[in-house]
Amino acid sequence: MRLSRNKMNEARFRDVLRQHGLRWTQERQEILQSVARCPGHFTADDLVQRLQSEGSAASRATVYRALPLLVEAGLVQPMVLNGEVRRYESAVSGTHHDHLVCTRCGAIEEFQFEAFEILQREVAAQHGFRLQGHVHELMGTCAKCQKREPAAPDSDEVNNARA
Amino acid sequence: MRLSRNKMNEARFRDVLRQHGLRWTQERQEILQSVARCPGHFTADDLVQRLQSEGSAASRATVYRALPLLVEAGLVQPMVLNGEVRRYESAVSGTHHDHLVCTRCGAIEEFQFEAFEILQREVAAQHGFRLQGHVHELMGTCAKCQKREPAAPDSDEVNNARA
DNA sequence: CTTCATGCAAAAGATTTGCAAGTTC
DNA sequence: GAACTTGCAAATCTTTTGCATGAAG
Repeated sequence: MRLSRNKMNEARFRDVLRQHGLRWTQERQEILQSVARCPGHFTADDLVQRLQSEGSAASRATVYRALPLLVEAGLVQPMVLNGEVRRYESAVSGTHHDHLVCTRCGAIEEFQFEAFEILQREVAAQHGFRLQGHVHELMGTCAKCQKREPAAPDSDEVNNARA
Repeated sequence: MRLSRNKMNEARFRDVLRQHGLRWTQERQEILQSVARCPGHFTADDLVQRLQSEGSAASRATVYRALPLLVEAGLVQPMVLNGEVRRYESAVSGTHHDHLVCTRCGAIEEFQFEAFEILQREVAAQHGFRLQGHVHELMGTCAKCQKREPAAPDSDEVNNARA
């Protein structure tokens, strides 16, 4: 379960490449490996710098060209922060989780809930999709911020509306 | 249930503004209204143009300044397409739904599944968050693309891994 | 050898910001 | 009146591309 995990990621990536008629190169391998070792969230630029410091030759352009393929392979997940994706997360290092993001202070909490995964597979199946990954971020106000700025008088009726 | 919906959106927006010590202006009102009337997905630029053609004075900068507030108010949802958010969706016009995005051809299908909403509220509650909105996109290969480019020989073992 | 990949530097977009003038509270 | 907004244009940032050269199949 240790080495086979690496092999499986590589197989997934190579599979996507093959399907697009693209090639398995040194650079793409290095990028995959770097991502797999990446512990937390990262930006495209983070990844570029990581690779540089790891002595990889992969350039910025190559990283940008590889990212969508990694997403397609389900090896990397885009993340949404204040309404922008400028961040990704390795879907292959560590355990899987999704995020709760505080729109007030930016705090991020992770959650893991098997039921979501199951339902997602079901939805995909219903639509004939082969599932590769997902983005699932809940946005709200964290406990601290709720205390810090108590809601205005008339806000209750508003806040229990659909989310 | 017709007018009160509008009022509720306005209340939510004003609430967020108040919490930030910001003001309720003509422009922000026009932006909110335009968003509420927006039927489908839109980019920041779409919104700018919509407003222009509607005769609103709200400028590009103002729109960009308002969008995060609308997201915070849960009135607009960011959308993820090929790993980027360049698109939003009104969370207040029409019914609520999430998306299945084909990473091969870009096709978008919508799905609606009450169970997700319920679980999301539960997760938020567990973490003490007041839920304002969410991003939930499933990425995969649509049925057409699966036929078009049949998976490579060894891909099965790979494709039933976690998504 | 034919096709695809890469790096580089330039280009294109998208988003943000400084500022002076106009609004809201 | 004080504090916040706005539009504009300039400034930033991020991401994409064209091209010549170097690999992969």
